[in-house]
Amino acid sequence: MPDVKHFDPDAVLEQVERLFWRRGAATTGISDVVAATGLSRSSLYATYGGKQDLYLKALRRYVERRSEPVFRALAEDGRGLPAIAAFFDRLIETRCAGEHARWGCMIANGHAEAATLEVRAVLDRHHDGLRAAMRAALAAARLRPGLDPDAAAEQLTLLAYGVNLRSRAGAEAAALRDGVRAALDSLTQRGETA
Amino acid sequence: MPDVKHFDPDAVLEQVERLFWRRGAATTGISDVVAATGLSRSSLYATYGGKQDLYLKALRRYVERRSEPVFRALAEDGRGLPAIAAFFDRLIETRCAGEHARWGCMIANGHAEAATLEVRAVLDRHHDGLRAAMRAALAAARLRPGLDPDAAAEQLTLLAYGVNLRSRAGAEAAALRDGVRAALDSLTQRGETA
DNA sequence: CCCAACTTGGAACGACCATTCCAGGTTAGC
DNA sequence: GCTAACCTGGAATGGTCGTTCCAAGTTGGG
Repeated sequence: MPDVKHFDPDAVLEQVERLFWRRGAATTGISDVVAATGLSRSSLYATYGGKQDLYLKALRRYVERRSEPVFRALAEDGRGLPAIAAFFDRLIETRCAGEHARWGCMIANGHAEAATLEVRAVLDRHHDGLRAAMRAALAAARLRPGLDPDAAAEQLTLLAYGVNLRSRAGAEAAALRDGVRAALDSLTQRGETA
Repeated sequence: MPDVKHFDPDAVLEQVERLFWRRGAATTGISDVVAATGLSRSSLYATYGGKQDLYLKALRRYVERRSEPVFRALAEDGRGLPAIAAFFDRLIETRCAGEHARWGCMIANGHAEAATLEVRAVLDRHHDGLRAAMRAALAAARLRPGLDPDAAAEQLTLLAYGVNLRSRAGAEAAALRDGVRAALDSLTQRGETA
């Protein structure tokens, strides 16, 4: 190997991911990426390809490193409804406070931009992953009779997208928690005891 | 009045609205607007101001002409839950088929783009309007005991954003209907009879 | 220690961006 | 029918976009 890269490709990709996550693909220029990473255009293009490739790689990294571990934890948590409640609690906290506050979800944001087929494939993979995790968590829950767990999994997944979107516009955490609580309470039939 | 406009400002604004709706603000150029409307740059800038003003006017038109009439119909429909079900049915049909299929909701899409304060004000106005309409419709419904109608209104509003987002990525209408049905069934306690 | 393979910074490129400007045309009031 | 006020098409502007290119630097194998 005559020369070796002077940077860590995945660490750089994480910075790029954060940039696209916060500001979106269309409004983020290569100049911004250069400024944020400190890399030169040559290294950027040689390592990741053009802007579209870069965005796609960042999007895939987001799903693999950020979303899917959470999905796994949700699916493997055997507590049932409390696991789903914890998922939403943590989601709302992440979206409204801390380092990534008001960034929303990179996948939810990606839905709004004109998407190539490759991007849409990542979006679908994310959706399927979350729905499957919800479905698994619901399997461990005591639900009210007559409730279709597949439909409920879809419902909760759509709800998560709504939470992600609204958090970006500055929605209050309390309001988001109210909406989630109403959904979760309704999955059981012991609503009146609350 | 020495000379008069050679076009209908609102009709043109509707075309602009459709353009921003479908493709987003960042990826739509003034050249696209010129091409779609047939107007010249001079008339465009003289009538509406720059691109940001144009987008804002189009966004406001969307809320006033498309969203809020539907909100009013929902709020004034006295049927209760069937009114909400009809709202979602029509929403899903509009988002998945017909002229605007796969365009999503211009407001939901707007959440994902970096937003100025003025844009965010429109987003909030839309959210408050839909939540209030949901709340009014819920007031006419027979809900299961113990359910907080304000929280349920927030829940259904967030759900609508999820439907809008996913429709843009090509989600099947049947899946969206399943998710909505699960939510609506859970608001009553007669789930087991379905 | 030398060269081939690779990397890097940074200049350069054409295309497109939002916006401005102006000359020429149109119209209401007098 | 003249003029002042307004409108319109389209060229022009300066800036920024994504991308390419190249000279200079670095490093492992022989």
